[in-house]
Amino acid sequence: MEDLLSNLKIVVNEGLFQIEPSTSKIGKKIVLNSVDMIAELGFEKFTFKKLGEVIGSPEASIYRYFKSKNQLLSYLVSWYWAWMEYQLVFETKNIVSPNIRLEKSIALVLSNTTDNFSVEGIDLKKLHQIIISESIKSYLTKDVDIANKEGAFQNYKQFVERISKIIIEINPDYKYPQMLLTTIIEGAHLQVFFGEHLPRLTNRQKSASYITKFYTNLVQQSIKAK
Amino acid sequence: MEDLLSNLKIVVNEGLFQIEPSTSKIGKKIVLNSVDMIAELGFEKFTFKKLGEVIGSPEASIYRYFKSKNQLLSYLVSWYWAWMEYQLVFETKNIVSPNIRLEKSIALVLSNTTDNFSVEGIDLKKLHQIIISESIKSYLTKDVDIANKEGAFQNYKQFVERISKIIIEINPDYKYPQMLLTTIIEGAHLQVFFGEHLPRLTNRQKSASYITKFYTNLVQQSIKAK
DNA sequence: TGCATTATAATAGTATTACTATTATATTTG
DNA sequence: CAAATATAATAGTAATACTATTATAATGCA
Repeated sequence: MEDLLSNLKIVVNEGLFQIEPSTSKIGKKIVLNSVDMIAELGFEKFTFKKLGEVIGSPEASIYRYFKSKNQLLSYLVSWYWAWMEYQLVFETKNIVSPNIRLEKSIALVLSNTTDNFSVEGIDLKKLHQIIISESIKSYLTKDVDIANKEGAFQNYKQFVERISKIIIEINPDYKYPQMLLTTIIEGAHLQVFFGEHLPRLTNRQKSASYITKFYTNLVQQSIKAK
Repeated sequence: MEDLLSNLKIVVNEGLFQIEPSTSKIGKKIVLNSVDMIAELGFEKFTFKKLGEVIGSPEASIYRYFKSKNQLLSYLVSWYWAWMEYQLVFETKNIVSPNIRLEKSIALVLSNTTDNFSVEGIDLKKLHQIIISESIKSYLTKDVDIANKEGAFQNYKQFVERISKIIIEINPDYKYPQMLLTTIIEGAHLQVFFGEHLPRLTNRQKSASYITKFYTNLVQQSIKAK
């Protein structure tokens, strides 16, 4: 697995961990192995005990880094959006036309990595699987307001905000940029899941890019419309 | 609370329970009180033990009716879609124009009950809250394929299929009716949640109908487009 | 009506989970 | 090199999800 960006570090909000995991061997192991394990077991069946067995440390040690399973999930999700924002900035740099910038942004949002790449040792393909099936669980809880105050969703908000600004550049009268973006982001995740497990709830096509095409069209129509 | 439809019974798939809850007093209590409790506590903090305390029966008795917490959630979600389908059929009956039928269907999907009504004693407002915050958790699990084989999502599929057919009547060339519908259904749920808890991820307006307007537009644009 | 059959519910458990208080072991600093 | 501090392991607890077994109630039929 090729490691991208070996000289840069993705930074997430302080409220997303107890001890910054990259500061110790055990911390790094927690993050890397939790990605593999959550992708494989799903969030419900993933436990700190099982993770402890894999990394060779007791559960209690993991709690020093993350106060709960949910905080760890939020950390991974935020890490994903921080990495996405980095790519967004990189991909749209020096491009004058907001239309082309938006096009590239949407392509990034809807892209489905099939190659095996890693950043800081994190398997990007597996992380993307987690985003598709589990990320929504990090905010659909009764503790969402507390987590939100701790900054758990800042990276996601920031990412959405950045693309929203491009939309506003293109059409200053458009009233729903955030709404449109979260609709296509969460929608695209869901359609991938439906395509695999509940095909009657989507319209899977032979070509793998049907989801991208569908949502790209949706954005273009929506923004153009008065 | 006014009870609608006192002479009809919503029927859901057999795979969604161990014993049909309406056949006994305890079964009915389970369903009614679980709606109240899941709405209040959220799915994670809701337990069969707590439910048992409320209905005055031990947990073990509840397992006779539902083999797991997830099966109970799936039951409630399916009940919701069965009820929605009934309304759909009722609302669109004898209307010749597919455009008007679609309009009414979409309005139903996006409607946000504010009044206190019940059907079979189930509080429709609370059930709607559950649909918004919890329903997605019934299929975003690693056991989705097993549950699907047991018919857990049939009512949802059937509901989506029914509106899909109206879309195809209007535009036989449209390739993504299911995709469009699940996008707006799940999208609308999420936007309600965001509006309440993560407003920076949506574009909340003074008027309560902004979500409906947004998604109604989305559907109309999408179907018209070649 | 009475007794056997069957359906239903309660008791009493288990293994696992999420999490914590406390103790032990490294690592760093003066 | 000893004291201070950071880090990790041990040994727990209360609660959770679920099951096997026993008790009770309802029903069928002679």
